Amino acid sequence: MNGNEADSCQSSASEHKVSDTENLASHIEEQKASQSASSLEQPSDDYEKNYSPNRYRTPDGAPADIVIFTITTEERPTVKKSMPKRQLEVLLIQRKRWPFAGQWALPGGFCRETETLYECARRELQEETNVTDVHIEYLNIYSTPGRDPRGWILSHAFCALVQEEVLAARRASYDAADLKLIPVEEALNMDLAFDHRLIIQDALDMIREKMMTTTIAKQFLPDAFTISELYQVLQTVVPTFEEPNFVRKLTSTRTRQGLIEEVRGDNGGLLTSNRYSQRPAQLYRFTDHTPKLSLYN
Amino acid sequence: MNGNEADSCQSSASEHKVSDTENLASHIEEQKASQSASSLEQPSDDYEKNYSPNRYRTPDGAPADIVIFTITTEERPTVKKSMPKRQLEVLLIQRKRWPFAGQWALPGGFCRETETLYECARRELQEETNVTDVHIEYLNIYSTPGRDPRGWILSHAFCALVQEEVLAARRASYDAADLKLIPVEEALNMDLAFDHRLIIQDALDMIREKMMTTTIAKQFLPDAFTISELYQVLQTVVPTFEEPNFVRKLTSTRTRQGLIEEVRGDNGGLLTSNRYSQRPAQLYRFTDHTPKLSLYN
DNA sequence: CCAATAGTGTCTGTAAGACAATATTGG
DNA sequence: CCAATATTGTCTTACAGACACTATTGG
Repeated sequence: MNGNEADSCQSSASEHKVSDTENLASHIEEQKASQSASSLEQPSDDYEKNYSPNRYRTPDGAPADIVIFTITTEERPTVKKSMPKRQLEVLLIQRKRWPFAGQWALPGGFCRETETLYECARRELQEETNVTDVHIEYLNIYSTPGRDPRGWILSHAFCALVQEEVLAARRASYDAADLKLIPVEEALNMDLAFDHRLIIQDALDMIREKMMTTTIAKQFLPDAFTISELYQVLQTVVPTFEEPNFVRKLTSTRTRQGLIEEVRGDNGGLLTSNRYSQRPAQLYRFTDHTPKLSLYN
Repeated sequence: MNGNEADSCQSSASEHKVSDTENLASHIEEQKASQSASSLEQPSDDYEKNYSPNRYRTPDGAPADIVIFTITTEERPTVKKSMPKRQLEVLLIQRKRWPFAGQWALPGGFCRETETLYECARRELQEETNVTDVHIEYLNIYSTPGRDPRGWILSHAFCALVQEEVLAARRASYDAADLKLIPVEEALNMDLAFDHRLIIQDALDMIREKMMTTTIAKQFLPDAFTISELYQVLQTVVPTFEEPNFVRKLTSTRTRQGLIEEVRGDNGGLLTSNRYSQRPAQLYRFTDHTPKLSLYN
């Protein structure tokens, strides 16, 4: 939630809900303390005596807003086992107060002086979804004047990829009324708060790019997956992606020497899965080695 | 220059030098005006009456710092024509005041409420080098608590690639004493102000990555260049890059269908250059089309 | 047996990789 | 002619692309 932490999903992992007032008060005290500790010590020469940052107009806040992507899977009703339907969705939260009360927005919240914006993003993500250790990366800074009616507020957008189960657990344990997963294409057609539509579009562009050029697909897959699952995930994120000989590509030389490897059990035998097919399929995992892409060699 | 605009190269394209005091005063007035215009209008519901961003501790400033890369070329003394020696360098500026007075730092300056951080970066770049329309891109946010002794200051790092001639002109027209180009490797061994060593390292990592996967090499080359020049530029930025059959790669199918194309003169004949060799070499230019890289097809 | 996915065989054209050989030109 | 770079020839290996075919297994 952009620019007003009290708006955001306050209950933390411990399910303790603090009131807005409590939260504001503690926030301020914490910051005041750290200010005297980190900002105003170490006087050292003449210049410093004259220096005062507040002779400038300063920003009114620097929130981190997080585009949380997940891929939902829905079993198709069929006589035989078949591949599920997958959809790329984004987590939105309904604002309760001005500005944009009632509208849907990205989760997020103000950065504190005692943390980096990355830490802030991780903290907010943890408050929303109760998970740590998920893939999270910085997207961009959004600073168009007037983008936030509350003042000069610089939004730092992050992008997180989490597994569906993780979010499902969270939503069940929490009052889900103001939190929901929405298919990306649908979210892009909604009237969202702030410039969050733009942020989601940028985030989508970024993960589409990275989905094809890095191994972030692993964020949407179990540790061991079948090639069909991988293919489906790629197509879910990048609908234009199509590669008829996909299996061959991945099990042939150039890519075989790297990207993925067969998963073996304790006894050394190959592991397979028949979750989505009658005939069991070989399980693979991503290796540590990520091939370097290049235009020039 | 991180966090104190008055430290930075103030003289603009018009060569008019304002004093620190003048600059501070005008800065403040400008910002106050825009604040009442953009931040505090449109009261709309009950929540807003209670809302005050300043109940939070807010950042003391959000500067843009710019890593300006260039490639210098130095002719080698030889009997015959030969390829020049090229070096990747970064533009640094010597700080005049607290903090880190006397130390070298990245050029940069505070963002104003009336501009985006991208606009701020472009403005600062223009003030330092007097050029517009160069390649500039956002790198990262640096927000480690305590990174700036003046307070809670969030640095937004940008990366710019400019041609040597552009910087040479600028340095000649300006008092160059506090401005210099330093070979990157050397800069990384210096004791720089703030966390600027880290920023430069990150910027270097980024352009190395992008040098191989995008066509930003064009930023360091004339519109028409020879394949050797391109190869040299790539190697200057990414020393580990080596491709014995480079010419073939680029003039063969996969890449020929796209990346670069031969340059022709008005009469339709192929254009060549003998600047670096006895035998004239074919000139090429980058096309509009950039091939999409992918791990999966 | 059927549905639904998994995996292989095979053929063809074309690209990649390696290196040697030849070309061009000013001094 | 020589130095220094530019450009092409050639051969081998390997991959890319296409597509049909076989395999597996629960219901």
